[in-house]
Amino acid sequence: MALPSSTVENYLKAIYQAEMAEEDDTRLVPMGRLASALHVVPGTATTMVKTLAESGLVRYEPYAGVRLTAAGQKLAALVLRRHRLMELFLVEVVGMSWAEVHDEAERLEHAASDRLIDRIDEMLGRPAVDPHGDPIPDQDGAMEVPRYQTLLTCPIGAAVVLARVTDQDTDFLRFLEQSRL
Amino acid sequence: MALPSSTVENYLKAIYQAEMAEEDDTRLVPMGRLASALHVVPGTATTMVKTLAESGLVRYEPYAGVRLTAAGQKLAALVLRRHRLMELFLVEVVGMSWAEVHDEAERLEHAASDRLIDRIDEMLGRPAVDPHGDPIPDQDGAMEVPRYQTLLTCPIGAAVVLARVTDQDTDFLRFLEQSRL
DNA sequence: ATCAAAAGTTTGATAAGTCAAAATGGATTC
DNA sequence: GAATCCATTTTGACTTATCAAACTTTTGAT
Repeated sequence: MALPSSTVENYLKAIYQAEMAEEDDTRLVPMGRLASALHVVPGTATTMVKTLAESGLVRYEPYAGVRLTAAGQKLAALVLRRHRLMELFLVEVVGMSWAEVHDEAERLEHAASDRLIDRIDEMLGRPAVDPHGDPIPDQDGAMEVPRYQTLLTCPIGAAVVLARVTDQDTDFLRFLEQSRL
Repeated sequence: MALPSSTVENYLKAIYQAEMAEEDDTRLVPMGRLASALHVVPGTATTMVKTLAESGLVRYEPYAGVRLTAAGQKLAALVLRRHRLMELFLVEVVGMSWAEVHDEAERLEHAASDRLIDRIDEMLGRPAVDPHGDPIPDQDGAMEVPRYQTLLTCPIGAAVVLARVTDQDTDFLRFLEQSRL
């Protein structure tokens, strides 16, 4: 197996994140969700997922959905690791804003070598979470999943510490920044 | 015209560098040279160069060779700028070795945004040359070309200041490093 | 239980890059 | 000036990733 194309990496990452977002660990990710996360039409997602299944990276059940195998999970976690370390690096070292690093990291994560990622990891002191508060998987693809409450479950007016921001939308991040949250 | 694919960027950069390497400014870059610089078969280079010519980035003369138009030159210089700033950044800020940054920059140059490149440029103090001593084009694609002697023209045993290393081969760079040159 | 709507899949086409190998142009050499 | 050789171009095929649109399954509503 050659190294995965950045397209494959993106599919794995999207499935991984869709799985994370679910409460129920047993549910498969439906094609529609995956397709819209990747901004492709559903037919494209179906085709691609079938080839991922042939490579043993996902288990695919027609009309039901898709889920990562152990191999796929590991690869996806390593992509996410690259993404989050890169984001943190861009904020902490390069001095870019929290709002703009997501898109940048989205591209750089596919181009950076393991060597570079490890240097970055070292420079940052082997951090456990990225600037959004999301956990960073280790070199083996293992990830600590801390449990936070969501804002929706907090009493109105209660004092909260904002630990993690799930939304990836650039405008929303910019809003948070301007509100100094 | 959409943004050029990284393939297009690589062709332009290769033509640019082949033109630089020539003494004679009037000569066209032959397809064979271009093809081997890019590790593709000659037929592939011919095909690609014809489409570059249609986009107005190069002038192509069948059986004679290719040369950049003004538009192509500017684009190529900006790619080279990204490459060289990235290399310098990886050495100076990230602490990677001179020998290993070339391949890394070769990939990152296509993924980095103008925003990021400008931040890097700023962090490095708007440098004029990269770690190999090669000049770095400015944001408009203009480049100062300093004149150095080559080692071959120096008297044997004469004391020299090594200002620029043209060879991009990883092993050769490693040799220089180990010899502390 | 049926039937319409929603979700998913298939099929056929397209675009970008690439290679292998056949065909051609140009240069060199006798 | 013909024969040969090398560089170049052409042709046909292949791979990856995508979309549009036709088709099929599943689900939900009555």
